[in-house]
Amino acid sequence: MEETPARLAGKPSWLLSQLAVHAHRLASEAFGEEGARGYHYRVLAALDEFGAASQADLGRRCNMDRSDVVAAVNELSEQGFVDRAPDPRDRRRNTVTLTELGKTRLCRLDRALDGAQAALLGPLGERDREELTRLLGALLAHHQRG
Amino acid sequence: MEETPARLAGKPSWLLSQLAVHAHRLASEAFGEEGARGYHYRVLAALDEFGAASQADLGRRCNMDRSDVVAAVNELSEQGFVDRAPDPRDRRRNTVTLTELGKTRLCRLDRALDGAQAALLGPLGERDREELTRLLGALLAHHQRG
DNA sequence: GTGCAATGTTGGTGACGCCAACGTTGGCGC
DNA sequence: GCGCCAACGTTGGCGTCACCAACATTGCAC
Repeated sequence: MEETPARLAGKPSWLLSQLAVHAHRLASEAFGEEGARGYHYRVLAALDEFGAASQADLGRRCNMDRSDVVAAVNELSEQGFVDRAPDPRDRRRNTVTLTELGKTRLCRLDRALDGAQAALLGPLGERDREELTRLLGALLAHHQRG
Repeated sequence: MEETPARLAGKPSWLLSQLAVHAHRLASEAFGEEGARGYHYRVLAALDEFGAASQADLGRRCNMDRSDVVAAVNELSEQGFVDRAPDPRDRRRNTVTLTELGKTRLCRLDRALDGAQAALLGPLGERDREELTRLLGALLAHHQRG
């Protein structure tokens, strides 16, 4: 009465999409307690790792459209987690900077996300986790080239 | 200038989500040539494998909300791929049936999707593909229980 | 027969990914 | 210098997928 069609259950794209749904749900629940979304975390993480950047750079690094970066930076700056200032050396650009408040925010989101990762990988042993990460990483790298 | 933050690149949930984006894009392109969506394929596949069913059953089997089943069946029946008729034995239900036209439709979508699968798995060898499918399947099964 | 559960339907929300258009600004060839 | 093209930020919109609340109808158990 509730069995999934074999046409779907056997296809990697189905497994991938459905598992991504669970991953997204777990991450959303973790972020939701903080009132954040995935886009916010991406931007904060990129700023923390690479320092201040233009919105276009953020978009390229985080795999986000320029217009979505605008919205995310709007929300983050309203809450004081980032600063947005025109770049004096290139007046087309904005320089987005991570604030101290933003750093603590990122740490909180990191902890929340760690819990979600653990829940996602569930019963998998250490070797299986590494194997899965390796396979997914190889495939993703392939698709980001071509 | 375009490197992904390590905070993201190392997390299975990131790999999973981003790869699911590629999978969805490949499948959408394949379906798009036929003017179909993922929801359509799911419904057709379930009908083909388990025979006529109520919309609620379709939703449970395909992991779809009841309201989304309504929309999908609307579109599929407008195109003549399924029939929707009230169930005489339970007047709350509709019986959704796959038509002959729907069967050929499903075959076409299947072929299109096969190409997408091949493109998705790209450079992976046979053993890696099996391993990936095994790991994803195990995780998905785990999350569908709890 | 009354209360409860299931069903189909409508309408709406949100996250994510993506695209087109516009005005501003930089950089390059000429 | 001038003209052209590329890049940038911004606005507004769209499509897919997932999900929720409400409602009326119907079946079933008590």
